[in-house]
Amino acid sequence: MDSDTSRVSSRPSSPEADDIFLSMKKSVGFSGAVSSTQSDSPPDLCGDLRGMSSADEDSISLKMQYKKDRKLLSENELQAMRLKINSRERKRMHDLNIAMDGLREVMPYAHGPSVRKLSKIATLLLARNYILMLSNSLEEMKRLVSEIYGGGATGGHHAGFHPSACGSLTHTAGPLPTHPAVSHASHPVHHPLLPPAVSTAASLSASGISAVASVRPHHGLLKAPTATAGPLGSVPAFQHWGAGMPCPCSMCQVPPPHVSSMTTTSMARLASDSK
DNA sequence: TAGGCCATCTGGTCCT
DNA sequence: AGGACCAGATGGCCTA
Repeated sequence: MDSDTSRVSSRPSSPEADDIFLSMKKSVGFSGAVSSTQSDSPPDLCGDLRGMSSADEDSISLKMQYKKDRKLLSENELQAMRLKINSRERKRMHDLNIAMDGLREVMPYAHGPSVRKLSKIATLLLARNYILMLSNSLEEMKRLVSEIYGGGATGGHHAGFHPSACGSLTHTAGPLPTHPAVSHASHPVHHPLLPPAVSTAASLSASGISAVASVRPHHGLLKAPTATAGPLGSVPAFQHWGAGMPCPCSMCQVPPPHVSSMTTTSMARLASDSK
């Protein structure tokens, strides 16, 4: 939300576009927003009729007739409807942008007024990889905990390690390694910008980071992320736990192994496309 | 100046 | 029928 104000503020997010719409229709004929493909379909009724030949006017009137027959609306009614639809669409896109900002806020990248906002595509890719990274980290932590507390025996799962594990790590909002900057100290983790399959410690410098960072390599938006509390910091606590009962906590709900469809090649392609 | 990113308009389609 | 969703087109702003 506050990660970038310069770029957002440079463009009015919610201009009185309906006024623009109206003024454009009055003066220019509003031909700008009509695409070439759209011109094949029944055109809008806002076309400027000035300077048209009679044939053009006939064509327009036919198309208008088509549209009127179709909707049985007057031009004013159609115009009002169009404004209403436009307004709805703007609101929808604004809501989408708000959600995108909310996603940016919880993403591990450098926030701040001096840092350029992540693009939408970068936000989505980063979010995806972040989720995969967290899932992998969770799985790895689970494995480590099971090693420490008795080899992960099937029957003695909870009786063996769970109380302390869950109590100290997940369920009481313990310091889960929600971010590479935090968790690097204990074990290699997957960088959120990387596809987990390639984001081992050995390959961190090889491909992934540079590939994704090159989406916008010159703005510093993907610089070393800050070690802020991640979304897992608010994992609710669970009472533990009846023998033989499956635990619903996040520690125990191991996500199925992901097969990342976003490979390094695709990420690199994205990067190259964005160049 | 080219390219990236974005907001907006618009028509079509699907859903309720 | 109306609203939500989607994709294409267009033009503006910004940066390298």
